[in-house]
Amino acid sequence: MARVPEAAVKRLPIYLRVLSDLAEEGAEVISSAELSRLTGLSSEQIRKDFVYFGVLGKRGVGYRIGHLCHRLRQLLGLEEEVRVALVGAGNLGTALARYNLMRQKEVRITAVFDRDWDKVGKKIEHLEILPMEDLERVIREQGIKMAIIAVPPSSAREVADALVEAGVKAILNFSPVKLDGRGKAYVKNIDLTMELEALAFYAGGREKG
Amino acid sequence: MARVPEAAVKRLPIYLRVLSDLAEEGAEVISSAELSRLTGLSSEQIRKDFVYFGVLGKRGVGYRIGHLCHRLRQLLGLEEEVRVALVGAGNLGTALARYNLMRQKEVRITAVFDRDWDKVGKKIEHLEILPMEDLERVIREQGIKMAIIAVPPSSAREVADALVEAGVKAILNFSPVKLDGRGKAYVKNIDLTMELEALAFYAGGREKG
DNA sequence: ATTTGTGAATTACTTCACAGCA
DNA sequence: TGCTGTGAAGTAATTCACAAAT
Repeated sequence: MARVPEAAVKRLPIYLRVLSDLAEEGAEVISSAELSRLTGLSSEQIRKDFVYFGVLGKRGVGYRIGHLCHRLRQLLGLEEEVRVALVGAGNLGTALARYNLMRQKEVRITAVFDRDWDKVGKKIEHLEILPMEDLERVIREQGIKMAIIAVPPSSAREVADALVEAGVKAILNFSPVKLDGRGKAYVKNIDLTMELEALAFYAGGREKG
Repeated sequence: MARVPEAAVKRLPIYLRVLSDLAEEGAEVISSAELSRLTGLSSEQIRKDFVYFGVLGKRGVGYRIGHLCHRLRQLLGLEEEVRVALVGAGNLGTALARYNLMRQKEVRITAVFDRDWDKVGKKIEHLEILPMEDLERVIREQGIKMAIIAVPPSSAREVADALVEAGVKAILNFSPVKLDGRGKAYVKNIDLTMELEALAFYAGGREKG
């Protein structure tokens, strides 16, 4: 099992979703052609990805769904609950927390922090908002390896550094600054303002899809 | 000015943000090397992108910031206000609306729709939530070409079709279903649940960045 | 001297085409 | 025969390296 290309990692959750549904319906095997129909990805790509993931099928038959699900969960570390810290309990942070707590079981926000003492002590669903002073301690205690940043741009950099310092290995950053993990963590930046602007390019009538 | 590659379009808003700041500070020209420092992109890539955008610099000098900003705004259609429809006023939709209304002036949500009659008539900031029955009429009246979908997965497909039918050309879809524009609109899917899961792969200690 | 604009090389990803196994 | 696994070909995006312009 060689290195998994970034593009294939992005597809991992797509496979997992479709395959989990199939498993629940009781299906046992599936061909790359059928998965292609269900995911919209090409069957060759699916076969290549599965080789990256270290999963082999049976020629003439297909892939074992249970085995696939297990392997994908393993790769994503979902076999044990993945705990996530959220920093920033403004509109966006609160919505992300509610959204996550409702839907997701495996990757779950278990700690929320905010700098604003008016918010500290209040709750989002059942989770109490904690002060920044508790960040490092709580992250270490819970063994948290993932975090979401939803703070204003001015404090994003220092928050990211504090998270990395506390041992976080992967960060989803929604604040409109391009952050990096200083070589110690993987950072994915999602700038909603920019996404909207980029979309405007296509609304202008230049392209279709 | 040939076709602009998708990868370059994604960088357009990055350039615009940095350059707008520079323009406000009164700067007049900038080299690709300096922009590289400010954006984290390579200077060659910046020069290539600017050629795609149809912007030429002066050798030995650099690029005219005012000219660049104007051209980028033009490409993104930001010279006139870009109006956006939001469908779905749940947690996520409401947060997106608040977030957008606070920050963004050029690309702006000007209409919010929800299926739930309990929400219809209520307000997000100053915007009244409208019933789905008004969708097509309002979109046509306002000449809206962009939309955000933040509804449950079960109704996402029909909402997308209704939007395209009403003349929307670009959609940002936050519901966890892969939508396409049926050849008539550009659709960008952002599945936050999947983003979080994919991130878990990197939290597992396999990679850095 | 400085910085652009670009053809060539490189890298990353996808699709094609088919050999090989159940 | 059916479907996998893979080398080869193709496509897209990035980086290199340098000639041309001011």
